[in-house]
Amino acid sequence: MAECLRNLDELSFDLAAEKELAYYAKALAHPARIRLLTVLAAGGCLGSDLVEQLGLAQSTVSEHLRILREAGFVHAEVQHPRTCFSLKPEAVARARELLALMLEQ
Amino acid sequence: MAECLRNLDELSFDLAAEKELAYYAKALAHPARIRLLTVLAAGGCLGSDLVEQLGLAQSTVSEHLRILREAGFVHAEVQHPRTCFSLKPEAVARARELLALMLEQ
DNA sequence: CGCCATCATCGTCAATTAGCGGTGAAAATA
DNA sequence: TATTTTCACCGCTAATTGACGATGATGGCG
Repeated sequence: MAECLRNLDELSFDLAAEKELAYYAKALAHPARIRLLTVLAAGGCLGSDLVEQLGLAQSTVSEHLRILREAGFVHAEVQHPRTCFSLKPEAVARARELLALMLEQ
Repeated sequence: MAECLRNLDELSFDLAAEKELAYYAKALAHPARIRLLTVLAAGGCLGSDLVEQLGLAQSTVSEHLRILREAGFVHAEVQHPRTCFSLKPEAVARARELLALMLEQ
């Protein structure tokens, strides 16, 4: 059924894109972080509210937010003493685009 | 700029979808597994060829393939003594769909 | 039957991650 | 200036992951 014998010599890899997609995926690879993003998808949100929605310690939620921020999924706008976190839709779009470009057709 | 004060009481979560997306992401969260999928995206492939392309030990590649198989990204068709691995495009499509449904708009 | 090639699984070790409490910085407000 | 609230960061522990070599199972082939 599947075609298994072919020439692999001419295969070339986009190492940067591979790392980028893996990095996005790593940031998404935890249910609590998905939950965070779904809350943020409905609009910006204070950290204290997120802690309440998640049911985890403040320090844990802060760490998840840091990971999401580093990956580019979340924007943090400081309004002391609060911070307003929001979803960066372009990061989601980029992740979807990479999936399509690299793994479809 | 961002709207941070809103009513969160009416938020409901799809726990199953959150876990599903996180599980897909976890499977993708390693450059070696992305590399495997990109090779497979060009057609089915023998495990021994994948080992060569990856430059990792056979047991390591086998473990990555197991993770991808469990997540539904890869199909394994045994043709003793070989096995032909191939990409399951519907899993990629599903991952993209979940991203769109849960995190866009 | 014995050999060979291929792939999965096991045990092990090092590195990473998830979770928590505690601490500290920052600015609005009293 | 002292207080309060909010959030980031540190240090710690337990659990998970990634990588490897070794071993084992499987069926084709000599």
